[in-house]
Amino acid sequence: MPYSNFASMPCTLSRPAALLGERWTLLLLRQIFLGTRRFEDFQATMDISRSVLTDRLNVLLQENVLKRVPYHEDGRTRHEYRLTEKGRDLYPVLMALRTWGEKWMAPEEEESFHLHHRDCGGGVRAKVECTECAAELTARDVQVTAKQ
Amino acid sequence: MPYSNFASMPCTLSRPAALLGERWTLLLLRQIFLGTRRFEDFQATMDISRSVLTDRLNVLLQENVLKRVPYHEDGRTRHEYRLTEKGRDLYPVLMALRTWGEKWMAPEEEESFHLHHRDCGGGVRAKVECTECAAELTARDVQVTAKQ
DNA sequence: TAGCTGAGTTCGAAAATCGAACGCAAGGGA
DNA sequence: TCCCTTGCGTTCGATTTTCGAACTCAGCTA
Repeated sequence: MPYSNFASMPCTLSRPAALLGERWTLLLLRQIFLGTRRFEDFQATMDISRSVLTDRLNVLLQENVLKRVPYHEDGRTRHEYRLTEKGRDLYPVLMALRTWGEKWMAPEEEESFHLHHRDCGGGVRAKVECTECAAELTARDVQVTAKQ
Repeated sequence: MPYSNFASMPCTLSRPAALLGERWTLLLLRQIFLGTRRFEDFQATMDISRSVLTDRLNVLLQENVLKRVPYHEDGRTRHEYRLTEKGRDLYPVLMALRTWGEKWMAPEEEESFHLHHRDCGGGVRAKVECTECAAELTARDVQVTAKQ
């Protein structure tokens, strides 16, 4: 099974993992959540090669994670890349990465940006919880049952 | 800036994203959380090339996400790959991917495994919350502040 | 002694990525 | 009209990664 076959496996974890597990894709999403929307800006801030950038954007468009939205500048119509609802729903994935990074990869308090809740100013943290009792869960609290 | 430089950027999101954003790494972690621990088993279940598997395992060992643990079988000592505490803490990342996959990528109810809370039998869901008021947050509820 | 097994290593072919140049359409200015 | 600029790609040859199959090696077992 080549890598690409995971993208069509009947598993709701392996398909997203294969999609976001391609080189550059997670970093591209980070940039998008930070507000970057235009081809030139992705290219400049990430220094990704233009052909790969084109490819990754197209994959995300095809998956309906991004959409192309027209806008006007200098009287000209151009397009920018924006998150769809499906794309915005990836926020917990990025926040889970960041929560992990804060705990395990921050040598000091260094960060290139701060995040806080608009309403109360609090911090932001990803977690896993039980849909019934709302307890916070770790891997040890969860039972895995194979489907066959 | 080549891809590898993101691994040393002063950003607690880009470093994890660069690490887990390498091809095969997320799928490898999925397999580990599902219980796979041995080289041959990774190779057989994922059909990854042996040289890339060696490389990815070594990167995760170096990052202290995995550790090699000796075990005995047929009177011989071998080693298996197991999660460290740092590795176990990646659970929310995988669960966030799965939560997203369940919502947006499941054509039917199909899943290759079920997860439930050992204590109460409930389902499992990743979410983002405020560290102060405990409200559940979406991207829109969060303010990003650049550090300079 | 020979064979088996788990865990890699090696190596030539194929695929992905890189970087630099090129293409192109829509203005703007002369 | 002609030329220049901008944003957004496309193309292409060189470099890196990945692939897959064969090979190695250590520690048993027969």
